[in-house]
Amino acid sequence: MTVTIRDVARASGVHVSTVSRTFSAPHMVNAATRTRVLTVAEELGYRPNRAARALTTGRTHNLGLIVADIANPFFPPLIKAAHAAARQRDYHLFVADTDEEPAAEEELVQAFSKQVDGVVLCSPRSSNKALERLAERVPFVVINRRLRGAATVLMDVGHGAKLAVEHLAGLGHRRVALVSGPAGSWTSSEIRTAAEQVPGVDLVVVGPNAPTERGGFAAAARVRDAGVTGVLAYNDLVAIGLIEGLGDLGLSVPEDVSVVGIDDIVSGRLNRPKLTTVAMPTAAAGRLAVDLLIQEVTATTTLETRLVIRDSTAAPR
Amino acid sequence: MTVTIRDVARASGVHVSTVSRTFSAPHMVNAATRTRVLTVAEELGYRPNRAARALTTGRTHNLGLIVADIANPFFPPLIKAAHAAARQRDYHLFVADTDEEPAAEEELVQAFSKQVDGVVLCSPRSSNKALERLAERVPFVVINRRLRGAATVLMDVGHGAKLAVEHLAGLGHRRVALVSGPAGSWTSSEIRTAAEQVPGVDLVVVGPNAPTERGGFAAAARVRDAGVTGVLAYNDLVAIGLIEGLGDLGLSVPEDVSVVGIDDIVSGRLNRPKLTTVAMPTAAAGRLAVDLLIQEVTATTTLETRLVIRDSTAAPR
DNA sequence: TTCAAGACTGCAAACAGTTGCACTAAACCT
DNA sequence: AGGTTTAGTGCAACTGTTTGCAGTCTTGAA
Repeated sequence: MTVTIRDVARASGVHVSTVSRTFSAPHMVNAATRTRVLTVAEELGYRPNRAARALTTGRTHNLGLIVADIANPFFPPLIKAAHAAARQRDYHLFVADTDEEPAAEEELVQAFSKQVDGVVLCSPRSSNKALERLAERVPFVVINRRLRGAATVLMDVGHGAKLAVEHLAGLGHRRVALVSGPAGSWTSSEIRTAAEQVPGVDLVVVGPNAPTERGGFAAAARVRDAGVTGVLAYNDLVAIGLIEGLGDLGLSVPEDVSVVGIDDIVSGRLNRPKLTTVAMPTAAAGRLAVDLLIQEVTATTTLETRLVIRDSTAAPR
Repeated sequence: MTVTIRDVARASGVHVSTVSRTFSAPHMVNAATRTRVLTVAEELGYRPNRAARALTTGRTHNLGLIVADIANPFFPPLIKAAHAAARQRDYHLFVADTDEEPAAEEELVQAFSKQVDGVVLCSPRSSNKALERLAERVPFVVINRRLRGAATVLMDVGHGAKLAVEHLAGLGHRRVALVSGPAGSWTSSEIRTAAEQVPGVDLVVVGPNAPTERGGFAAAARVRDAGVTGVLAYNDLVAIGLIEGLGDLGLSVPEDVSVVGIDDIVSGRLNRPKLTTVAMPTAAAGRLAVDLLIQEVTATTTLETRLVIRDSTAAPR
C-alpha cells in the first residue's frame, strides 16, 4: 500500500539505485531519466522513507529539543525559533518536557539518541558528569549552562542584571532586594554575582523562591520587611507575583517600590504596570542552537541581553 | 561504535532473534537467557534502534503535533499535555508550527507521514478536501474543527460564548459587541452563532480582526463607536489589547465597558483588571487527542468549557 | 518406553533505502 | 585508429530489527 522506491523503479524502467540517486544525488543522473523518474514518483505519490534512509546513512534529519516546562512562557518563543530554523534546513523537531525533573533529562536524551542527529538542552540541571556521559551518545548543544567541551549558547543574563541594578541606582535607589529563584541554577548565580558588583547599592538577597508567580507573591512580605526601595526579581513571573503581593500589603509599584523582572515574557508587557525587565534573546538562542547542531560546530556563544524600561520602575519617594 | 543487537547476541552467546525477542516479546524467551541478555545489553549500553524497528513493524512510536503558532499562549498547555500523554505510552512527539499559513499544514503532514503513527492537527485551516487527501496518508485527529470521518476533539466554545453573553445580560448589559477573530475559522463561527442566540441582547459584530493583542487594540475605536456597554472578544489576547486601547481612549474596564475574553491564558489572570473569560480545556484536549491517536479510535468528543468570572465585567453604569 | 506437546531457540527473509564497484557507451585526445 | 577519460546506470551488499518457520530438547502422559 505504501509506495516504495522499487515501485517507482519498476514504473519508470530503471533500477532502484537510479531512483535513489535522483533524490539524494540528482547530479549523478541523466537529466532526461531524472525528470522521468520524478514525474513517475509524483504520479505515484512517492516520498522517501526517512527512517529507512537513516538506517544506511546514519543521519535521521531529526533534532531533539528538551526544555524544563513547555508551558513556562519563557520557552515557547525559543521552541518556535528552533523549529523554524530546523524546518528551514529540512529537519524535524522532537520537543520534550522534563517537567522540571532533572532525572528526566538523561532519560529523554537516551530515548532520543538513536532517532536524532543531535539534541538541544535548555538550562539542564543534570550534573556535569551525567552530561558528559550523554555527550558520548549523541551530539548536543546546551543553552544557558556553561559546559566545557560542549557547544554552548549563553544569554548574558549577568550583564542584564547589572544593567538592571544600575538602572535602579541611577534612579536613586540605594538598597535593593534580589528576589532569587531556585538554588543552584546557572542563571541564578550569574544574576547574583553580577548584581553584587554594582557600586553604591546595598544588595539584600531574598530567597530562594519558586520561579513562579506564586513564588513572587509569597516573597512580598519579606521584601517589605527588608526595607528596600527597589527589587530585581529572578524572572518576570516572580516579578508579577511580587507586584501583586506588594499590592495586597498596601504597597504600590512603582510609587512605593520599583520592580524589574528578567526574561521579557509577553505577560510582563501586558501587566499593569508594564514591567521593566531584562530582555532575553530566546528566539535567537533557539535558532542559533539548532544551527550549531546542524553544522556540527562546537563553539560557545554569548548572546547580548538588554534592559527594557517600562512602567514598574521610578525614582524612590 | 553504536552497539547493535548483534553485538549483544555475540556477547551473550545467543542468536540475534533471541535478543530481539527479549525486548519485544519477553515471554517467549527462557527466564535465564532473558536475564543474561538483559545484563549484557545493560553493560554494553544497548538500546534498540527505533527507526530500524519501524522498518519492519511499520510502527514508529512517534506522533506529530501541528499547531498554528507555538508562541501563541493558547497552545503551550496543549502541547505540554499532549507530550505528557505520549511520553506515558512511550511515544515521542514531533511538534511543528505552521506560522498561521494554511499551506504549511499539508506540507508538514506530508513530511511527517512516513515518520509517525499519527498526527494531531490543531484548528486546521485547510479545506475539507485537502484534509481528506491527507487522511489517506496518515491517521490523524483534529482539534477544534468539525470533520466527518476523522477523529475529532472539540471544545464547546459555543456554549462558553453563550455563557459569557448571558453573564453580561445578567449584569444588565443590553447591547454587546462581538470583537471577532479572523474570518472563516470554525471557532469564530461557533462563537458567533451561539452569541446571537442569547435573548435580550443586541449583538453587534466588530471585525474581522487579527487574533492578537494588536488586533484588539486596533478595534478599540470601533467598539467605542458601536455604543455598547459589554464586549465578548475572540480570545484573551484580543481582549487584553482591547482593554488597553479603550484605556487610551479614556474608557476604563469594567466601569465604562465590560470585557470578556476566551481561552483563559495565564496573561489574562495576570492582567489588570483580571480578565473574565471562557476557560478552554486545552490540556484535556491535548491529552485526549493523543490517546485517541494511539488507540486508533475515531470518535468525536466535545469537551466542556466554563466561564471564569473575574474583574473585567460589572454592571453597566 | 514411546509419542505428542510444549518451550526455546536458530535460520533467513523481509523492511526501504544507500553506496562502492563494475560495466557500457559515448566523447575526447593525439 | 587506438587509447583514455567521463557520464550514466546496474548489481549487490549493507544498515538494525522483526518474525514465520523449522528444528531441538524437555516433559508429561499413556
